[in-house]
Amino acid sequence: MATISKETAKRLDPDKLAASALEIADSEGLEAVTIRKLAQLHDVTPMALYRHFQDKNDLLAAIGDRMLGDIALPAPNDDPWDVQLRAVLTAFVAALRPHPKAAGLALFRILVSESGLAMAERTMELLTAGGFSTDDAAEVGRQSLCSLITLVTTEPGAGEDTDPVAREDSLRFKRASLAALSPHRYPLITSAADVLICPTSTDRYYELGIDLVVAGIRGVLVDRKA
Amino acid sequence: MATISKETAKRLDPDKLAASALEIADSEGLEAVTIRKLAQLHDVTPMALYRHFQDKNDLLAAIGDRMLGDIALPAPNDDPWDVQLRAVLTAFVAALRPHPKAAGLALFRILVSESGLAMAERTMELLTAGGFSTDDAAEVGRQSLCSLITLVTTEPGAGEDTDPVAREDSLRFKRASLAALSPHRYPLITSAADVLICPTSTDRYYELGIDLVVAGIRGVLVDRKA
DNA sequence: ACCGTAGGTCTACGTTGTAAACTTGTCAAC
DNA sequence: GTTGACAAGTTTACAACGTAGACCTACGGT
Repeated sequence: MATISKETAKRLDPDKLAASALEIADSEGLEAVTIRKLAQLHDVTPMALYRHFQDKNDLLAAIGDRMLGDIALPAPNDDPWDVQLRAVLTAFVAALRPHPKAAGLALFRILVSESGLAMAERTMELLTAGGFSTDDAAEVGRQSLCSLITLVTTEPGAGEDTDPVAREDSLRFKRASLAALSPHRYPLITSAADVLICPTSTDRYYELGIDLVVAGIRGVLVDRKA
Repeated sequence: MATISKETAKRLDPDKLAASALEIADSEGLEAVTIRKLAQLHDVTPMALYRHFQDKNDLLAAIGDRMLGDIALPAPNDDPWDVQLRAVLTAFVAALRPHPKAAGLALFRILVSESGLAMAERTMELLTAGGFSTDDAAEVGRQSLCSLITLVTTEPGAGEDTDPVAREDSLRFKRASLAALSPHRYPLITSAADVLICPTSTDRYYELGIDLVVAGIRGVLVDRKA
């Protein structure tokens, strides 16, 4: 304990910085993640952050890496390839779900971050096990992961409204906007307005999203074989 | 010709403004679309734009609307529902493809813009024709369209590098980054590096993307029925 | 005892979106 | 005609942003 004085102990830690930046993004939206705000949160001058991050993109990348680090990759087992793949993709979504406003940052980091790479490799393993060529597995895997990220970032309610008042206002506005449509010209949209604005259940939403991706993969595979 | 003087003829037109804003986005990236730059392009003071757009978001929305307006919705015919659906989704993608850097703006405008609504309604028609309930059609359609937008925005080479020099640099960097990976730990990723960085053909890329979405829809449908 | 260096500060610049008040060209009504 | 309202564009200004560059300062190795 003698090796580090009080002042020294206060030094910033890039991990902590990325963590609280992620918290800001979660609660106030991505555009609220500002060098100045993050610095203030750590009682430090804005420029201090540049000792730990090259620039703001570097900070955002760290946020992405952090989320990807939360992926709890399921252990390989004897289930069929598509069942295992579903488990991997579910783990991926589970890691991003808590951060719908920041999840987009994960996209650029999958092929850089350690656990992103692990998941990508695993995904390709399973796809090739299913019968895809290496190249096809790469393209299919790429698109599937992109779709799942989008699934999270467009989760209903991922709009950047933080306090419930503006949140409710925005919902009311959307509702009114759809309600103002002619039910004659847009019968299906108007009758499904409720679902379009806010789906029945978030869990169902994600389940359907993953179902669509997995079913797409299987479907494309049988088409390729034919 | 007497009704409008030279000066009056020079007045700004919101459509033209949105069009040239879209051009900026296409060539220099979305973040290059700046009130000031757009104003300068039209020989006008920045604040002049605020007579035609409430704020910058309004301008971005107009860009989104403009792209959605380019959707050439195929006429209904006697083909099976899934074939027609594929045609609609292809038309959607075709409208966005010329604008990979701006396509993300279309997301928020589908349920607002005229032709966005037309396409959404049409999509739901076909989905219900296939057998989905109205609510399921809404959720499935929503996700499918989101995935296709992402397909465009993440099109390889959609990164905001405009001139071929930085473009090539970025590619080289990615290539080097993947090449530096251990082929032992990531055998599949490293062997598919070329495809992951830049797919074989853009047309194939989009075809696969649409295939995945349509196959997913069909697959989910039969699962629902079972 | 020294000094290099890592970590933090201070100051400053250019860019962004936009609020507020002002000017000006056009047309309708008297 | 004159007037007066109104729409379009200008001017000025501000707060917030990312970040460059020079400075300080205390610790650790030699």
